[in-house]
Parts: sequence; structure tokens; C-alpha cells
Amino acid sequence: MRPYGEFCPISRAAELLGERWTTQVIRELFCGSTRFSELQSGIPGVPKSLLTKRLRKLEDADIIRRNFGDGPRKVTYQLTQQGLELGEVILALGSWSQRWYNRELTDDRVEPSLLVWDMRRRVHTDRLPEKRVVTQFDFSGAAQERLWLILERPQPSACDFDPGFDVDIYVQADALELTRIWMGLRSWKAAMAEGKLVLSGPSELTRNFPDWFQMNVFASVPAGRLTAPVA
Amino acid sequence: MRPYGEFCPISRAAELLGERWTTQVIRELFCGSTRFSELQSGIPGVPKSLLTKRLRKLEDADIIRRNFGDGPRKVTYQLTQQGLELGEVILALGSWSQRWYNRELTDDRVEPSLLVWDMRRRVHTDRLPEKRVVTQFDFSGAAQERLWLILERPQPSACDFDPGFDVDIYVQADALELTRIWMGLRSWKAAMAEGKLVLSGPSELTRNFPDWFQMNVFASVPAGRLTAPVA
DNA sequence: CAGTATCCGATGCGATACTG
DNA sequence: CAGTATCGCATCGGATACTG
Repeated sequence: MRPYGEFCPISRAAELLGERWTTQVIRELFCGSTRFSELQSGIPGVPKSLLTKRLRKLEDADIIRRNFGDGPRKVTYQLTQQGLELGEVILALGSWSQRWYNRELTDDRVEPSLLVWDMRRRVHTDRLPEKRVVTQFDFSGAAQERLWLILERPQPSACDFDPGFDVDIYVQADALELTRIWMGLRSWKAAMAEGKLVLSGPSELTRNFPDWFQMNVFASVPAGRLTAPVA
Repeated sequence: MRPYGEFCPISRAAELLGERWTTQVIRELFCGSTRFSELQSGIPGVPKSLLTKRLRKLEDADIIRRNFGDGPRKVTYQLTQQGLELGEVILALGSWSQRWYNRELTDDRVEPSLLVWDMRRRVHTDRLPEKRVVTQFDFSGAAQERLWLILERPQPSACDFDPGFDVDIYVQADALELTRIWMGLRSWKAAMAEGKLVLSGPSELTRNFPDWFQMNVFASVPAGRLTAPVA
């Protein structure tokens, strides 16, 4: 990106964050991803050549640190102190967006794989039953897809291929609708009452399913109200 | 910009702010500019076709409001409630940048016209002498330029051509050095002691000159310290 | 898995000219 | 002053192929 040539620190930061995918990289690291492959899962559509480029640039700026673990394929990334502080600002931007800007979700912003990936990292593992629960999502609507979530301790996992286990819970849902629930724009109850979300399986599992998750990090942000510009 | 296709509000906001000049437009409005021409002055280098385009987009998003005053050339822009809240986030981004990212100023980010423009709006008008003070800046260093600042009430003004008034104060300075002072990275005293900044004119004026300004909005942000990544 | 290297195309940008 | 319209070019991005 061509520099703005301004001394203003906002412009300088804009040169960094204005490059495609950069904010998402920081978001993903802030939300707990550490591996290259995790970043790819959390940022659907990013070409790996660009992901590499962004990671190098953030590293040069001391916003992230690359750790070379012992052995190959042990590289991990983490935010530095200043990276964490930048993450806070980006989170504030997300809260603003959730509050004012991104109230309406539409089909073209629904991404089932990202949804399940985000659900995976927001599982209350301590609330899960002892025995592993295999969940299969059958998404309807514009974004059709079949995905699986293996709910087990210590670490749940998501996959986009049949893991081979017997399925305990089937989630049939309009992808848009489940995304709305996930983002706090709708309740599980309402969606189920309207038949846009159907949970099948043993009732002692399906009954508790919604409580196993804490919603998306922005789900609790209240809506803003339309107001006249301040005088 | 091609949408990211993500439901995450951060990505949505990034689509908006990732477009060139958008953050600067919001910054300028947040700092008090209201007219198209003021925006142009405060955002050196922005083509007006793009400035128009960004303003329309921000208007569509209800982030700014365009007011059609009575008569032509009376259009003004102002941030809406949500625009102001976005401005706060962008200011936080600037503070992060000032604290961690933008510590080193270099010649290629010095812009004398922007410097004087920013000084203009940070004048303590109540501290000015009764009589108008005309200041002429003779910038040396990489960014050579001659500019004027008319210090008067109620509203000081800046210009890039000789206003024709008798000059009261001459400021001869390395543009980079004065920018550093302005951003809180250096003191008036030190610069003058090193001869990188020379004020000429009646001593009762030059003596008080530095006190007529409050520095740039980020000048008071303390530097961050280099630290190891948090464990 | 975690990258690197290369290349082509789209498009965002900036320059210029025009207007009420 | 405050825009609108047009247009060519550079560059960024994304796809693909290759690697240890």
C-alpha cells in the first residue's frame, strides 16, 4: 500500500490495517489461534501466500511473535504486548460494528465452516457430558453444507468431513438462522419454535446443547438506536 | 472492495475502513472539520473524486450526515451518533499507534501544510494577544515550504500564500523537528537549544508563542516499552 | 503442514477535464 | 467551491504450482 505520507499516527495505523486480511489475522490470534492452519480455518478465503506475507509484516512490526518450537511443523504465533493492545482496539471496532453497523445479517455473509469453527472455541468444556458427543450439522438455506463438531474434553474439534463416529446429535438449520443465534440477534427458542432449527437425538443431550456454548464474543453487545445527528 | 463474506462484525468494519482515506475522513470530521474544502486541507493528497465517493459511502452507512445549508456552497458534514462512536475507536487506534507503532518520525511522513493546518485548530485563542499575530514558517529540511498562520480571534487561519500582512513572528525550523515537537516526541526548548528551531520577532511574542498551542491530540500519549511477548 | 515463488487479471486509485 | 465524469495505469490480490 502506498504510504499516506502523514505524521498522524492514525494514518500510519491505517496503512497497516488497510491491507486485506490484516485485521482478521489479529482477531484470530486474539481469539486464541496459534497455528498457521488454525489461522486459515478462522479466516476463510485467505490465500496462504497472503497469510504468510501478513504474518511476516506483523512480525516485523513486533505485533506478533513467531515461535519455532522443537521439531518441524511446530511453529506458533502469538501476539506481543503491543499486539494484544491492538487486539483490544480491533475488538472495540467489532463492538462498534455489532452495535451500529452490522445489525443485519444476510446470506452472503454466512459461512458455515467459520460458524462451526467459532463454536468450537466457545464451548464450555466443563459443561459437557462425560462421554464424547458427536454433532452433525446439516445446513440448509443459501449456504448448504454438512459439518461435524466433536464435543469432548479437553479440546472439542471441528471437521468438514465425516469423522466416522456415530452421530449423537443432528442439527438441521438454516445457516443464516443459526448464525443469527450465534451473534445474539435471535434466540435458540424462537428459531426452534419457527422450525428453522431442529435438534435431533437423545433428549438429555439436545435439551442441554444450547447451554454448552457461550455465544460469539460480540453476541452480548446491545443494538444502537437510530438517532438524529448530535447538535 | 470485495467483501470478506464473514458474519464477524470486525470483518464488516474492515471492509469499510480498509478503503483508502476512509479513516482520515472520519478523523478530520472528529477533529472539527465540516466543509469539503476543510477535509481536503486536512487530508493532503486525497483526490476529490475519491473524497466525494467516501463521503457518500459514509453517508449511506449513517456514519456522517450531509447538511444542505441555505444557499449553494453551504454544504457541511458532521458525524452522527454512531459516527462519533466510530471516531472514538479510531482515536483509540491512533493512541495505540502513537504509543507503540509510530514512534519514529521520518522525513517522508512530514507534511508542512498538514502540520500548520493542525496547529491552526489547536490554538488557545484565549491566550492570544489582542492584536492579530502573523506568523511565517520557513521550513527547512527535506520538506521545504513557506506557510503562514494568522493568529487572531475568533478564528485563526492558515494559508499557503503570502497573506500580505506584515509578519510578526518568523519561525525557521526543520520541518521534521517541528513535527516531532508537535507530536510530543521532543520539546520546544531542546529544539531551540540545538538551533533546529529559531523564532524571530518581538520577544514578548516569541516568548509566549509555544504556549499558544495545545500540541497534537496524541502528543500526550506515553511511549510503550519493548517487552517480551506475554506468556 | 507450513510455507515460497511466480504470474496474470481485476479494480482501486489518482490524474485530468468538465460543471453549476 | 463542491462536486461529477472519464480513463489509463499500477498494484494488490488470488490462483496455481512447487518444496522441505
